Amino acid sequence: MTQKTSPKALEIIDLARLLIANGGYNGFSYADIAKALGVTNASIHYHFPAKADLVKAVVTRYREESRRQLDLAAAAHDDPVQLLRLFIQFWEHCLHDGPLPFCICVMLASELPLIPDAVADEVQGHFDDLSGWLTTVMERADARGQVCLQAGAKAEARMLMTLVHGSMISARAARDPACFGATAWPALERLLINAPAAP
Amino acid sequence: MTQKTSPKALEIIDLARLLIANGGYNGFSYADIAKALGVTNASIHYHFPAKADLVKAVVTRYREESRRQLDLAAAAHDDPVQLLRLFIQFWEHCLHDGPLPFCICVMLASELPLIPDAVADEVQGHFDDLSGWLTTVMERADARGQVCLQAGAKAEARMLMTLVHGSMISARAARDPACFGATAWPALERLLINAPAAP
DNA sequence: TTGTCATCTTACTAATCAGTAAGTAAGTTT
DNA sequence: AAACTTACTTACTGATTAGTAAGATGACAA
Repeated sequence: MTQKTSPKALEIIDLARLLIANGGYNGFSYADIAKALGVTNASIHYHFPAKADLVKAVVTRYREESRRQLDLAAAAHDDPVQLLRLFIQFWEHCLHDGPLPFCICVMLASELPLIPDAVADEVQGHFDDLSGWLTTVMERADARGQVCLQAGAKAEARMLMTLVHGSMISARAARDPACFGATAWPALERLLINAPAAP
Repeated sequence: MTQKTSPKALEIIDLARLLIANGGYNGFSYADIAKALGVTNASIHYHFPAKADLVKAVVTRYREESRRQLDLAAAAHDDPVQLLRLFIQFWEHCLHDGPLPFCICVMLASELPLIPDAVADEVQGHFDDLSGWLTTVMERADARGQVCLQAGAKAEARMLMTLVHGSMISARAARDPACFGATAWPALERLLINAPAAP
């Protein structure tokens, strides 16, 4: 049986997720969390003995949530192209208003040489999850003749994921969230064969 | 007159560049540099009073070198498609063997919310430099009828830059430099109209 | 009521962080 | 030869880092 995560531990995880999104593994400290949550440094160490434990828990939870949301979306929408649109829309919304202004796995992947192994494995796992999901969506769209997968479903899925991640970086560099859509949307449109305007 | 950078300062800059490429702004310390270079902590502070000064110098030098190399390449090669190939080849080589295993501006851009303003401006400047260079190359290729720029030269240039940056992240996440080429090359090939095999 | 457990606090440690003050040695200029 | 500059060093500071030991609090169960 997996240990049920206590409410306080969840609060810590959620805040740590935000701090990681903003500045990465070495960009936050236990003291930052303690101050924001009104608890002591040692209380966080009670829930997560070492920093690597905390960050691993953050990424594990992030992966679980991602998989759940992707599966829910896939179940709710029949049109695979619509799923791809939702994926980009999701991040477009996040960068503008969302509670998570960046993908923590993109953040941690760039710092990977300095990241504890256990965390690095989770980060790598998320990239596999996501590109796997995109691949099946691409295949479904291809079967319907909605897209032109010049390099094959798998490669095109990885390219779209990669471009979305790169677009987050570009938007940050420009300090303008609108830059995200400026590269992400054309990348999707290029795949579509007879794109009927979205409703 | 701009102050000539001393040899020792250059040594410090070059090492700091590598450390930033591996772990970003908060992923290295003055002590790391001091130990590796056999000097004292205070000696680095003599050349660069604050950490922000050092990192700004690193990025400024990085931009200068980038511009120089891009301009040299553009002068040496008449074929714009060949220039795009060289650009991807350059990073493919870097990720495998090079002395700089990652673009420091991608690294710093992801951490941007925690980066000093003076550094952030330089990072943003590099992205503008690079996408500007790619735009002119795209325009030249378009004028020769070598590429299909569905979204326009500027947007396609930004997309290629973004995809190359994202490919660096993917390669890190997978801990396999070969992942870089797996997404970067098909992205370029898709732009080409009648791609004669490269020599 | 007594014990146990989860959850926290106080009070700390040793290490590391960026940054400074003051001095020194070698070379250059005047 | 005196003054100045460059390039450091030694020796430090105060803040912050992750992490620990020991104890307090309260809930719940036997």
